Amino acid sequence: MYISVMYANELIRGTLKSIILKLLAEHGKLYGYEMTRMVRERSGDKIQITEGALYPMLHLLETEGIVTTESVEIGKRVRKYYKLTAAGKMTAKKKISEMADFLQTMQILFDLESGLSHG
Amino acid sequence: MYISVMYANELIRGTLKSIILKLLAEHGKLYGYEMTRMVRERSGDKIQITEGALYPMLHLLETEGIVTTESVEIGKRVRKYYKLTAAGKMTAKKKISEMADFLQTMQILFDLESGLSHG
DNA sequence: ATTTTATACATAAGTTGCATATACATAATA
DNA sequence: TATTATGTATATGCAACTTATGTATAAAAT
Repeated sequence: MYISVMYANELIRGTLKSIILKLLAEHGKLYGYEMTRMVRERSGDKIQITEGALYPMLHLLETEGIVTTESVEIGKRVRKYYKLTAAGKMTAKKKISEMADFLQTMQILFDLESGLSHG
Repeated sequence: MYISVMYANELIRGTLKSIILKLLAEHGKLYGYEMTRMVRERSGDKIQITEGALYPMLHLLETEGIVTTESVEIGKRVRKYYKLTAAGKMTAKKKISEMADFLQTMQILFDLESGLSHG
């Protein structure tokens, strides 16, 4: 599952696109499987992206012109690398700041304000 | 719309149940319309709960035994107050701490850590 | 040697949690 | 007298997932 052990499934719904864009904005170039590893590790095993969610989303991002792909043969296997287009970088920026804003609003609703401000 | 002006709809999906439980845990007794006002105000107009989302969810919570209701006539109109049952209080506690944990994980993924710790 | 696990991508079918629209009704405000 | 606010309720439909399945190579464990 895209959501793992820790959270009720509903909570994660809607965050996938933003997570992918954040990873690509940070690392420049990543392949799908690599993204799942990164999210899993950085979330302390709390979030596990499923392939059923990931690959359709990556294909969508490509058709939307947000990412471009490059296939690389590793031995006899193929890795498909994704990176942001120029337009994709702007989309990523918007999505990331939208997420920051959303998280802050949620923290207010749940009395978890930290005094942290996001520009 | 449950989600308003500010956020892409996907982001809020999944948070409604937790928001309701948090409000009830805080205030003890609330009616539906009142909840929508509170969320709207506390989110700085960024989140607006829709009736189409709210009432079915409240009914569900009632059939699940998480809340009980009390109808009060205000003039000729009826207000339906909701409050947590004993079981509901435990559910609320779990959901609230799940949300805190989720928000923290998201902050890590998006490099927004604040040093805030949630017990 | 052979089974299991990890790596790597992909798609189809079904479910859930909402948005959108609509309905009904009272009370206050312009 | 028209609009806005208050107040609850249901139905239809869609999007973003979950679950399941398929294909294939490579490494590790038994």
